[in-house]
Amino acid sequence: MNNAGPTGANSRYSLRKHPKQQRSVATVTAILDAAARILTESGYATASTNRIAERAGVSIGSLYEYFPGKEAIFGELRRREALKAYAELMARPRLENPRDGIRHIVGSRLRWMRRNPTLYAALESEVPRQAIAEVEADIVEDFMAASLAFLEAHQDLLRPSVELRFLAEFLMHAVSATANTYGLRRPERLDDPQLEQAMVEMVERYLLKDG
Amino acid sequence: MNNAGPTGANSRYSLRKHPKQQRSVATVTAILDAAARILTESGYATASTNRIAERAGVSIGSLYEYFPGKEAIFGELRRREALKAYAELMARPRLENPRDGIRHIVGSRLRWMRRNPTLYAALESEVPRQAIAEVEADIVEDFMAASLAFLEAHQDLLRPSVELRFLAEFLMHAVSATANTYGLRRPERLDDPQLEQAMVEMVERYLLKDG
DNA sequence: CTAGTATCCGTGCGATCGCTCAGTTTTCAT
DNA sequence: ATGAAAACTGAGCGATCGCACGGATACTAG
Repeated sequence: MNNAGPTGANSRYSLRKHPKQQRSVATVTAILDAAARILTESGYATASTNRIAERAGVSIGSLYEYFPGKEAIFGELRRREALKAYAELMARPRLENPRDGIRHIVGSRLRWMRRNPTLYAALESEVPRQAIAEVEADIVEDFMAASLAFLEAHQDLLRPSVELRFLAEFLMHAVSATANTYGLRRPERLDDPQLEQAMVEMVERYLLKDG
Repeated sequence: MNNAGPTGANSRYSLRKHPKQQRSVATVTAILDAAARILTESGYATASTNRIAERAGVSIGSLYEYFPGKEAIFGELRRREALKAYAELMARPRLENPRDGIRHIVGSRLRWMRRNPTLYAALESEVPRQAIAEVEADIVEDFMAASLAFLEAHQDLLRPSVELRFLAEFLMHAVSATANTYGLRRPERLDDPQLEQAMVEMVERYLLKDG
């Protein structure tokens, strides 16, 4: 999986310096937590660097010790949340039947969204795109690979269709976008089992041979 | 269809005053055009009121004559774009067969997105939600009604399913979200007929009885 | 213990932001 | 032609923003 890591090229949108001692690790996570809380509670517009630092219980100087700019904070936040989602998706025994696989993929996405709909909605929909574009590209790549691997593993049970790459991308985007939209505009519905069922059925009927 | 109109309750997010002469109508549209262009070219973060006014060839004072605040500009912009999309969706003879109907709904959404993917992506994903929440609620209501009417008209050909209201909402969100996501992350794909075909097939197979 | 490095601090600068207001110009009804 | 209403103007205010910087403090390796 993609991971810039400590040797990754430095960018306007990633960490300027990697914390080495435990207290600085704590500082960085405090900053990210504060950013997430402010973003959740009152939106990107109110999330100034000074306010984030204050809320994190850290001086503004420390913040700029580790982040090259405001946008990098949200880029890093996005990256860490994506890592959790990816881990959850992958924590699964291989070689299951396709129906269980589809249920797992859809369920995993919805579970992730349910954990903090407001935060993810805000990350997707208020943070300037350039701030998280790099991270997003990496994420999409990883999820695409997983999606493609899943389809290849069950190719014989799929309806004849266009290229698998297109299908993998379409599947990923449709599931992801629908989950996002419900998180954004109808967070209550996320807990409705009908929603999960509908998404699973839609994907199943589109992908799989009848019977 | 919902329309606050000249007598609508004034709000932080709608017009403060309605233009009566032709030049002021032109002023308002110039402001909205400028806002759209700046949003498209360089994002919400750079779309300051001063810059919008300057780009519109209008003084900052005139801007605040008609808009109670920055966010109202984008709320109004969203409303006008939605009206066009709604008109396009509705400009259709009634009583078609469900397959043509699905193709029209999906096609209409994609056509809209194709017209200016960057603008619509930015509107959906960078403008603070509160700025367009009211407008969005009205839009969703109108499209929901259209979606529900469509399903009711062809109820006999639908697979047995949950309540139609849930189905209408799900259909609308799935189609809309998928189109948005492609506009946001893969605008090139919007012109690929495979995408339209995939969306149509997915919806058809989910909604309709086999055969 | 000490030298060197990592971390933290917070004042405050320059820029920009959203927006007001007092005044001028244009249009319209009569 | 004239008065009122509508529209337009732009200097500039107070607040806030992102962020640099110079120096204090905590930690670690030797």
